[in-house]
Order: sequence, then structure tokens, then C-alpha cells
Amino acid sequence: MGVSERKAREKEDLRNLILDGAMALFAEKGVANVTIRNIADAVEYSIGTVYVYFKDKNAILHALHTKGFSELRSRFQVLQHVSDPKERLKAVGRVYVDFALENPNMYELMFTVEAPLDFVEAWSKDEWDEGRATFGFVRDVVRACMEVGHFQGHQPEALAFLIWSTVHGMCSLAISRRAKVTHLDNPVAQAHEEFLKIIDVL
Amino acid sequence: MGVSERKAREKEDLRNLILDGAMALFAEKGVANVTIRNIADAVEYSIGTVYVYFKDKNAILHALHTKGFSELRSRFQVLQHVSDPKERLKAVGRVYVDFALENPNMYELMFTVEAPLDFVEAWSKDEWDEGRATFGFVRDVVRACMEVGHFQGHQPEALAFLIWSTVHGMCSLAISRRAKVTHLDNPVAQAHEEFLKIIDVL
DNA sequence: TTTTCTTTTTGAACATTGTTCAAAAATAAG
DNA sequence: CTTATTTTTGAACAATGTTCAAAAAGAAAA
Repeated sequence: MGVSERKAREKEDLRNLILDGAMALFAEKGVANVTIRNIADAVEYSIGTVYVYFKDKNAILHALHTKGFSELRSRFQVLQHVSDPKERLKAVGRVYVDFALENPNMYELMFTVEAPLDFVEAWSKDEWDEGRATFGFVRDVVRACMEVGHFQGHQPEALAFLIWSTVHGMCSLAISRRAKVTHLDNPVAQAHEEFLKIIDVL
Repeated sequence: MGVSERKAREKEDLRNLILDGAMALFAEKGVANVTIRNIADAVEYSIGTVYVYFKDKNAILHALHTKGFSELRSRFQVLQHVSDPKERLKAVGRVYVDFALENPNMYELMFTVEAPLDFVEAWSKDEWDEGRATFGFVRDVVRACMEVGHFQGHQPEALAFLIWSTVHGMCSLAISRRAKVTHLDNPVAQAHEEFLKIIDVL
């Protein structure tokens, strides 16, 4: 009786259909401007069905959030083959910025959306491996840099967080439109250049 | 007939009462979790009255937003008397971080809340002097540093934005709870130390 | 004071949101 | 074909931002 397996597959399919629809809508209109009804319409199912597959709106956000981190991590993974640690660090920065600016709404969901309590609890547990692994990548690259003599006098974990903060800060201010107060044509690109200069001399 | 003046004063008073009530509620429960009805209850007026004094919820956010920038700018102003440019820059950073961590909800409103269109338009116009002046302060300090020979080979405007990004990034990740993925006891404080080390050698 | 006019305040009412749940429709098993 | 199970539905609820005609309060005029 392959029936139950087929059903399980169909269930998984619909779940993904809803998720993809939600993702497309988020990317188009921003996380805050998408309603459950929008999502239901997009996938041509009723509101109720959405609630069968996801406990509530947060569950959808959570699922997409996790997907986003998978994507980012897999982009990082590709950089493993960059052998020089400092070059690898720079590449990580570039990939990070590109990801953020290509997917501003996803980025916002991942790094700034006010975390509902469920989220926060998930982080404390091991459920947020995805996020931890992503930062872990940065930490490892920084460590590797230090092993070949860079960043002397610095504390690796704190420096890794500082570097993350720097790159995140640029993206965050650009996405939230606050970077407009500068007189720069392309704030992120230009600040990124300054960033690379500094990394180079450390 | 001082009647109209008294009335104008009373009107101003009620406006501020609403604003203060809203600010207190935001600080307590976060921007997203405060309703107009909450605010009306807090000041013991009806919903309708709130709408007489503010066009909509955004107008309240906008007013508080501006207030926040005034506060931050006035904290910066005090630092004018720090004569050494680099020390002044470091002081600006400290003040910025302190402000952010002391008033996380206000900080969020100022730097991350998805800007309703009215906001964005206001920025383009001269209405957002407050915000511009605040960044202007950072720009000026960076320029002053360069005039005495620091930060050679850097572009002042871009570097100023980079520095802002760095400090903002730490605060933003801390406030949004994302900094928890690090293994640091006090991510912001520890990253801030690394930041100062770097500033020192540039 | 009493009457008229103006200003301020009110809260019922509307549209839209997230969410629930009993019932209908579709599918599978007997 | 009948019964049982699973899936889907959309009406209904509470809470939100917002509007607006009407009530209440206050000022001016008589």
C-alpha cells in the first residue's frame, strides 16, 4: 500500500507550495505587507488549509527564515576552496553583502524581524543550528586568519562578531533606507571598499 | 483676549501628553505591540481624540522618531569639547552604543522600523535635518581625524558611513537578539573593544 | 442669565487582520 | 455501495487602524 507514502509526498508538496508562494510574496511586497489571505490566494487554497500546514503566521516566517540560512550557508560553503584565509574572509563579506542586497526582504526576515517568542526559544535550543553554523563559518575564517599571523592582539570570537556587525550594519542601513543620509552614490559599495582596506592592513 | 493663546498652549500640552504616553508604552512593550487604543487609555482620552492630534499612527512614530534624533544629537553635542579628534570619535561611539542599549525600542524606531512612505519622503526633503545632522556629526569627526593625519588613504564620507555601520551593526544585532549565536558573554562590549583597537592603529 | 456659535471630545461603526472550528467535500477502506 | 478517514472549506470571532456624525464643553453675544 503505497497510498500513505503518496499522501505524505502530496502533503510535503503542498507545504512547499505554500512556502514558495509566501516567499515570492514576501520578496515582492515585504514581510510586513503579506497576509495569510494573500498567501492562500496565491496558492489557490483556502485560508483554513494554510492553517493545516502551518500552526500560525510565525511558523511560516520560521520556515522561510531557516530556508534563508540554508541558502546563505550553502553560498558560504562554496568558498571553502579559497585557500588563503584572508581572501576567504573577504569573499565571505562579498557573498554576504550580495545576498543581502539581492534578497532584502529575506535578509530582513533573517536578521532584523522582531523575533516572536517561539523564535527566540528555538535559538536557545539546537534548532537554530543553521544560524549558528553561518556565524560559525565567519568565526572559522577569522581563526584561520589568525593562525597565519593576521589580526594579532585581537580576540577571535569578538573580532568575528565585529566583522559580522560591520557588514551587517552596512546592509541593514541600506535596506532600511537610512544610508540615504550620506552623500554617497552607493553607500554599501563605497563603505565596503574602505572595509577591505582596513582588513588588508590588520 | 489671551484665550486663543491659552487654547493653543493646552493643545500643545495634550499633544505632548499623547506623545509621552506613546513613548512610555513603546519603551515598555516595543513599537509593534502598542495600539492606538493603548495610547488613548494611557492618557485617558478617547481614540478619536488621538486622531485629532495625529493624522495616523505613522504621525506618532514620526514625531517620536524626530524626538529620538534630537536626544541623540544633543548627547553628541556635549562631546564637542573633547579636543582630540580621535578621542572624540571614540566618545561618539560610546555614546551611540549607550543610547542604543539604553533605549532599544527607540533605537529600533529610529534605525530599523520599516519606513512608511511618508517617512521616506520626509527624508528626501529638508524635514529630516535631525537625522542628517546626527550623521553629520560623525562625518565631521572623521574629517577632523583626517586633518590631523589619521585614516590616511581613506575616503572620509565612506569611512564615516563604515564606522556608523560597524557601531550600528553591533547594536542592531544585539537588540534583535541575533548576537546570541556568538559565544560571547557581552557581544557588544567585547566587539566594541576590538573596534577601539582597530581605530587606534589607523 | 440665556441663547447662539465654535471647538473639543466621543465612541459606534467599518474594513482588514490573524485565527478557529464545525461542517462539507474528497478520498480510501471494507 | 457503504462506511470511515482525511482534506478542505469559509463563516465567524477578536483585535487592529481609521472615520465621522453627533454629543459635550466652552466662548461669545444677547
